[in-house]
Amino acid sequence: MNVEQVIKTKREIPLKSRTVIHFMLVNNKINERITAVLKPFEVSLQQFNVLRILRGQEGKPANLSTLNERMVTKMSNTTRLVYKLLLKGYVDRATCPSNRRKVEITITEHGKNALKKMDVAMQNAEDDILKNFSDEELKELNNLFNKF
Amino acid sequence: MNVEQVIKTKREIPLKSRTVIHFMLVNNKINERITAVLKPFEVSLQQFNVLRILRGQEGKPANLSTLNERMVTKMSNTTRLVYKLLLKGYVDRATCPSNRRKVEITITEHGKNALKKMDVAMQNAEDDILKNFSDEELKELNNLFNKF
DNA sequence: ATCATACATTTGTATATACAAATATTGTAA
DNA sequence: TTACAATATTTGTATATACAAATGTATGAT
Repeated sequence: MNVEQVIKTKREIPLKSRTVIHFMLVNNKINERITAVLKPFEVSLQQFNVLRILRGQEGKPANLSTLNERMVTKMSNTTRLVYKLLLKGYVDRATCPSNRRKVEITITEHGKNALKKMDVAMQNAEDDILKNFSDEELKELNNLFNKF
Repeated sequence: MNVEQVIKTKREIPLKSRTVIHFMLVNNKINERITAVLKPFEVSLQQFNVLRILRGQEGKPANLSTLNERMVTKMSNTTRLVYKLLLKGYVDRATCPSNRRKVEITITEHGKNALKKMDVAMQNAEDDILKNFSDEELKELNNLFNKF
């Protein structure tokens, strides 16, 4: 992927600007791929993340602020996100008996089953996205990401 | 930035998944920063990109499909995006005389002036985002990005 | 000239996201 | 106990984005 070619400019782009643009182009590519993978399951990437967090709870319910904390991308509207998952039958919701301000969210069996299928699809996508990288290069990339 | 710490998991994440998640975390950070920079100008990143493309045209008008081609992130709705810029007085719009299907978009003086200020702010943000990178590391990062 | 097709943009609709304000509940200090 | 602040969630509103269908215009074949 050549940056100058993709954005169709003849000018030379300063290294830092080029890096940021390059980053965004890669981001688009990854997003497109992942959105496509999740599309058949009718969940967004955010919803997928929430399902993964809930599974990680191993039965223990999570409330909305916990979910929000652990989400890769924070977004102010966990209520509505969880509501979408509720409509699909992927999660259950109940007010916390000890503190009625909180709501307890748990993943349902139906949600777990769907998530298993999503995992397979997602892993294929990850393998494909990163197919040109050696393990060494992946580590190098992770190290560089640490500098951000 | 430690991935496991940010998403608060004790599990070890497979290298490929970790890379994708790490990428997204960096993406959030960059996006937040850039959104904040553009906020005072009341333009989105996309709108900023369109303004830059128009300036690159050096007076020559661009039509919507050209803009769409050159945008870093493609989005199906260039009409409305340009309309927002029109409302702010940053661009002019006219139907192409030789082919009335097309519309010709040009950046206004007001748009150019605003863009100059945005450029300064954006460059500061880029410098800050990449402050921990040496030139060598930036080149390395760009090389790795080529593998996506 | 007429028709079908391709092209360029616009519009409608649904969903996603960001941000602020509103609501409900709890804990605490006077 | 009342009043106040802190916490947790919900709701309202505006904007962004994705996708499909509709509109208007041009082109080429017959």
